[in-house]
Amino acid sequence: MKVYNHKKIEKYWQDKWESDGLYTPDVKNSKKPFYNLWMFPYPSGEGLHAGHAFASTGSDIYGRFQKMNGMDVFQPFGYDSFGIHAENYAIKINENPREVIKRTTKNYERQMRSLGHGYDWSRTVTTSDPDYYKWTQWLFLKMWERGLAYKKKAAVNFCPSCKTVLADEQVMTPKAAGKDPKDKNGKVLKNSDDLKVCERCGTVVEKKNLNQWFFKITDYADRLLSGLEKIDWSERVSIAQRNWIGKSKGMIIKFESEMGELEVFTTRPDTLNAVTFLATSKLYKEGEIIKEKIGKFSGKHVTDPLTGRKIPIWDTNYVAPGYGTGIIMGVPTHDERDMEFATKYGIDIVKKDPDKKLWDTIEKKKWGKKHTNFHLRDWLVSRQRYWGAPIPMINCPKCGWVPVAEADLPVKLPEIKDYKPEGTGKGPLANHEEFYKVKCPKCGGGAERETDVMDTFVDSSWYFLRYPSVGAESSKSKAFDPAITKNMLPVDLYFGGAEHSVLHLMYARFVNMVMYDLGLLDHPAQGGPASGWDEPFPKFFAHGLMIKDGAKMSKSRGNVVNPDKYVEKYGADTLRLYLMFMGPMDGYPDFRDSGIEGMDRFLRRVWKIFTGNRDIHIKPNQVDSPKVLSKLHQTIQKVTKDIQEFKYNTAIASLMELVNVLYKEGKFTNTTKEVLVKLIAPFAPHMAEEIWQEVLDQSDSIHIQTWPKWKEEYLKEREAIIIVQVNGKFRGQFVVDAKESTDQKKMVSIAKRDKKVAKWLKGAKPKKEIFIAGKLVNFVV
RNA sequence: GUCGGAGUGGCGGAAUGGUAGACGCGAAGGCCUUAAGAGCCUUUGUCAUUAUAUGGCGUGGAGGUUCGAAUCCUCUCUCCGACACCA
Repeated sequence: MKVYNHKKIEKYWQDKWESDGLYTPDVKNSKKPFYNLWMFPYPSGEGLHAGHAFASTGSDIYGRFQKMNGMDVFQPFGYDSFGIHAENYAIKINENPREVIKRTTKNYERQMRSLGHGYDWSRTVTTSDPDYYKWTQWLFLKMWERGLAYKKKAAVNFCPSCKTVLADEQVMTPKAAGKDPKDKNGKVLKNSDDLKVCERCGTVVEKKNLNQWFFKITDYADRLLSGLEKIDWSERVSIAQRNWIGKSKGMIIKFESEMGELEVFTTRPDTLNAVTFLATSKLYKEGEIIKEKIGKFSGKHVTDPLTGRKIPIWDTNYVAPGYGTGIIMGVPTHDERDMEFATKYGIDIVKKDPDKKLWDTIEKKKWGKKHTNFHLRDWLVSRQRYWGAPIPMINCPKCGWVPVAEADLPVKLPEIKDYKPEGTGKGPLANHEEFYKVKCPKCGGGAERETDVMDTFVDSSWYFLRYPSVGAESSKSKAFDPAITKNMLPVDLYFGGAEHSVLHLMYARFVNMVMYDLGLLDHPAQGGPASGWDEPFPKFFAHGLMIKDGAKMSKSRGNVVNPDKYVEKYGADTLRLYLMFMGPMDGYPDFRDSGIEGMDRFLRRVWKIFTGNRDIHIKPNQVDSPKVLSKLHQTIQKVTKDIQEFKYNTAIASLMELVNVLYKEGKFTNTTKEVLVKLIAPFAPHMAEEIWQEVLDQSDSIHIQTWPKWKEEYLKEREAIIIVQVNGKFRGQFVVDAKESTDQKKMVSIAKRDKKVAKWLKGAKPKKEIFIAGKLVNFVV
């Protein structure tokens, strides 16, 4: 028997696949393109961990399955290498981010290659390359052109440790961030859901009034919401997006007061008849957690439009200034919070049933008008940091903000030594005159560049558009080639973590919609089919998260599992199989060393089927025993369906069952062996290839063979097991020829003859007989 | 607080109205071997008993629907996730 040497064999096939261009499809002319995308990672210093391998393998299996189903699978890989995460790491080890990225991406590539994924290594993307960020800057210019980019002073989240502003979406509870909360001096605080911390470092954020660049994502709120209906996404992710957009239909009602008109947003105009006070956000303190509602009578009143009564205005701490109009109508009888407040301060409580007609009345009498409010805020994209794409805008004292000409892109990020953030409200580039002192492109006078850089999420908001065009001639003059894009996009399957539910996935959809509106995608205005798409990810699967010892893997916890050691010891195939077998793809499997041995054992058993061994007695005169034949077809069906539903764990289990049957029966054909190796190919690509080409002596790669099809006629076993129940309790079973098993009369009479069953029937005539063809007889007595 | 998801052997997990625990890990026994390892073959939810068998119990808990419920319904407990005084 040949010994399977995974170290040599895996490397051999990885190199061969690449030199044969097996995973490099013709993106321009492909007739059956399948864009299989896994969210690109940011290259961290620790390298790839088992959680990455878990997710990427899940994506790879699906891609390989599609390939065997005749699709031209395009599966790219790249690096989200710009931004705060990469930069923070570089600062920590006191190196320039540029140098760190060179090293970490190289390490990622080595690790990724070792897992044997079907990536197209000729088309990778690194967001910190000028080649790439030139187009990120171009994207900014497009936003500006469309009036979707603007700068304004706003109260924004500021991380005192990262010394930069953050988007709303990057601020979360310590638990959600997976970090221990810290104050601005780095002192660890008691963990509490009441704290709002920086996603990256866990430091409690502050609010600062700063002049910042925003993208007007709110213009797209309704489309981002309605678009969710037409895409096939994991339910929990759609729900998270829906909540984040937070559409509320209501009215803005005007109240007359001594100080003029006050506007109030409410979703319940039908409760206007029970309003007893107005509450403002005057005492609200940003960032402070409200433990108790506090209020102070303002001394002022408004007039209730309905009754003409004077009702008091209270300044309170429980109304958020950023939502609606920042003033609410207090309706104690229909809102628990208002009730609590009214009770505490002895404010009137009026009991009146809600009146639907009020919607009309208010509008007719012009007391107010219908208004839809969103939770979604504009996307804050500027960062006072070094490691990002410079914002391509120039501020001229005469002309105001002027965009950099497209021909002058990229605005290169200069190599500087003092790249650490200072927290002055300006980025490190603001210390470099040679960078920011420029001439105004419009009037030629002295002007200054913007010195902030863009948020990482801008980089990652369009990378999927770039991938297929990488290497194309046109990629030098365009962000993405129109013909290639038309052929390859939208993404057929997007595979990624649920933690990106509201961040990346919302931004990417938004940017894609803007590109669509610009006519840059497959848009009717371009002469393309009317099937223009503005959703980039019609199908998205949210995979779970691998944990270790009950917690998310993180360097600070010291529970990061490096896949290298398992690839070294067992090989990539065994590791892949193990990662997939641990549980369902959308679950939270806990990595353990025990268990991987079982996968190693399984693969060795598979190997022995093909290379012969005294452990398996393959009988001569090869035919498939009936048992083998039905099991084989059941397995084809099960594996096919399970892969389609990302239930890889049960797919692998059924492959094991098949192998167990083959060992037991020892009677099967070469055709059966070929089917087995094809079914295993997506999970264990190296061994499958070795068996296919070296043992079975086939000339083409197994990964471009046709996926096996099951035949209905073989699915059924020749014999059927009929279960006999008395009053729904299992009392016996018998085996009959499958053909007879649907004959109710016959089955009932056999069942009655069963000794054990007869005992339970006690000779009495059953009240009722229930018969499920081919499965079960149940007597009710 | 609101919205989601989940609770099944020693462990990871199967089963979405029809034999609960597939498959794997772990454990026990046997074969092989000078030996060890590997491999192969059994057994493995739990309790009772007259023990290769028979029966009871058993999917967080309590009810219900049904001939039949892990699965459907009602209430309840616990854990996890998202959002959060969103008006």
